[in-house]
Amino acid sequence: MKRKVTLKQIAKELDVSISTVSKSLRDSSEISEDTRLKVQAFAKLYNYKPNLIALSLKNKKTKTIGIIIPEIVHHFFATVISGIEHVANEKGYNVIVCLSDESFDKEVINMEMLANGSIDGFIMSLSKETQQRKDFHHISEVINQGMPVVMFDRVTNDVLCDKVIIDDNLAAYQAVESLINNGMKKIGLITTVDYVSVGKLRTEGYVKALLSNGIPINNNLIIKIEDIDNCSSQIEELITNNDLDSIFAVNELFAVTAIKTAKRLKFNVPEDIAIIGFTDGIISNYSSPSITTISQNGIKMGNKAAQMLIERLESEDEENEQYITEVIETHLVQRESTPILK
Amino acid sequence: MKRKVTLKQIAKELDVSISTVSKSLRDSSEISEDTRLKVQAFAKLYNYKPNLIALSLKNKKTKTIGIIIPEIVHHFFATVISGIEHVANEKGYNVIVCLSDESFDKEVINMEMLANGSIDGFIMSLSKETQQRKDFHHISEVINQGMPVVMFDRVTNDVLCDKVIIDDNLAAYQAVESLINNGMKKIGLITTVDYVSVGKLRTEGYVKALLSNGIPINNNLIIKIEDIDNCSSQIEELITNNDLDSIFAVNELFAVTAIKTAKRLKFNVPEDIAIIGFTDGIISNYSSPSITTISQNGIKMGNKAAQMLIERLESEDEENEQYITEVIETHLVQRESTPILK
DNA sequence: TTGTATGCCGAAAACGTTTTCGTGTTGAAA
DNA sequence: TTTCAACACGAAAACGTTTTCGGCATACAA
Repeated sequence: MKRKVTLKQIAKELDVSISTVSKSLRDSSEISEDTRLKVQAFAKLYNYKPNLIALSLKNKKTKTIGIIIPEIVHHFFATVISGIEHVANEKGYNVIVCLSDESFDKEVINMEMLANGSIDGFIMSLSKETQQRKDFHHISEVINQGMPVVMFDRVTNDVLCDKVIIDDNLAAYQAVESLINNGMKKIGLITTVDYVSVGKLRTEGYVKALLSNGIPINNNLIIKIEDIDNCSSQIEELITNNDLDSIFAVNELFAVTAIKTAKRLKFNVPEDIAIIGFTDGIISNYSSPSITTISQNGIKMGNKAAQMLIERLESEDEENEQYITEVIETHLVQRESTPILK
Repeated sequence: MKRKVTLKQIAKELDVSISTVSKSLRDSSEISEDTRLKVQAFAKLYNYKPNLIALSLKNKKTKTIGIIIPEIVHHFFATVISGIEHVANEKGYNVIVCLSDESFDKEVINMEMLANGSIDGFIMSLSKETQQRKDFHHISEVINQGMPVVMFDRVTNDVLCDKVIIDDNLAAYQAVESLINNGMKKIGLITTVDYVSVGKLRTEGYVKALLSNGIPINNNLIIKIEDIDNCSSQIEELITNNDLDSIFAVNELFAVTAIKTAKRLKFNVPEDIAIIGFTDGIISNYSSPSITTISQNGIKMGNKAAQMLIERLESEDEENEQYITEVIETHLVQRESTPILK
């Protein structure tokens, strides 16, 4: 077994000082060509690579980005990570991933852990529980210590930092309006409980679209789902008890469940009921019928978040308090669960 | 902005030595109760937390696991990460994720990067290109430096290390045999090119099942797909030109594409053609008809891999050369794309 | 011969810990 | 009064780097 070789060992072997070795390897002009080449040859032979932990300690930079997300077995979050990783990799950064499992406590513990030197900055999306409790002290604290944070998707106005989001409200508005423009009048909404920020925004978009088109809000057409695992019965009631011509679902899972339920109840999709989802993941693409949906480009969000973080990390003027909220554009992906929308 | 406080600063503030502060915080009996409490109170007030990078350097342990996988926007790999992360977290480890993008070079670069001190050990699954080139020097090198590696799913016999796999051959055998037992005779196979280790093994299982049931191999019924993005035409030919009663597909994407193609060609699934997939991901569950498939428990694989790695990291006798290959059990998940299998 | 510039290299500090060992003070026993 | 143990604390090394500064030759000019 060949343990990793250090500057000290090379120095000892060649009977020079550690400084000389270090300088030689960094092509310093202070060192004669003779010794420089000798050291470099030796280092190459023994495959010397500087210890990154030692460098991190010295430079007070780890070249590592911390990611904290609610879960990873989730197409959208996985695409965001992918987007972050690619930009990070390109710029010489690594990413360390922690999962909050939608738990406030885990989010706090993970942040505190990573904040103690392991990373240079955070990219994160809030856990449900954190959004519910509205307790963001752990994030403010980290920012206060001078560590930049970029939040994406599930963000909060209570923390000042860079953010990457989509315009959930607008996207929902446009989706619902396109249903209206195609003659739909009784549009059901399947959404989340209100404390989920994006769910709330999408709900608001739905409401706005109806009102600005002169359609009154009918609360019977709106269901808010807390537990995704047994939402089936609620959706069944929604479809059965109302003479819907279409449904807007605030995520993929709600949309596909709606389709399955509608089919089970002998409704044809899209002929009897048109369905629009949110988030363009695997399910939307492979469901039958495939789902017309609002695409939320996770890769782009990840790219942008990583760019913003790295830019802040490497900017000269540390204390730039100008925080930016970047809005990633969305668009409607036409598939089979709706008629062709004009 | 409150920068993180260090032992040195506390020492200076309280006019004691760094050693005293360190010992006080670690409840050393060397320190009088007076100073101990004083230091602890001060540290708590200023929210002192030891710098993990400094600890890593000192202890030569980072408490971090490196994960290298081909891609992350992939249900199976995401579940494995999830499985790893949970065990790691429980035992006080973090995970740092690198993507090879199926590229040999990226795999090598990422491994070399992480091997320079950033992590204590690897958990990895080989990139396609690496499997194709059969070049594993980067992995052997890392192992040779005393850094443990656990490989999962896409593994190789050319490297000696711990492994976590499923019995791809057996699982495929059982799936195909259950088709045969239910009266199927003309069973198509949609598989990958041979250098993908798991694809090859599953192909072998298919062949074995046919032969041991007295059915000759018909190469017209077997297609090997290189590029997943335009496999549609190959699959269409397979279905059109042969009077298949069933298809075994070695992954979800092939299975769902087969279903879509069959439906487009006006075959009923499962009445005209039964289809079995491999890997129990999102698609299998939400496709219509949902897909009967072999479940490959990614969470369990991740759990096991993390356990094995951490055990090796924390075992006393460093040089235990007894490598283990753990086989995770699979089972057939009955859904709608086949008749009910006996 | 003296002074000075230049080329080459090493010592040491610094990053933030932990830990070993040494040292000074106190109190009590001899 | 002397001796010694116990107690409380500090100095310093170590982990592996990079970088500043200082020093010692040698060579060259005055």
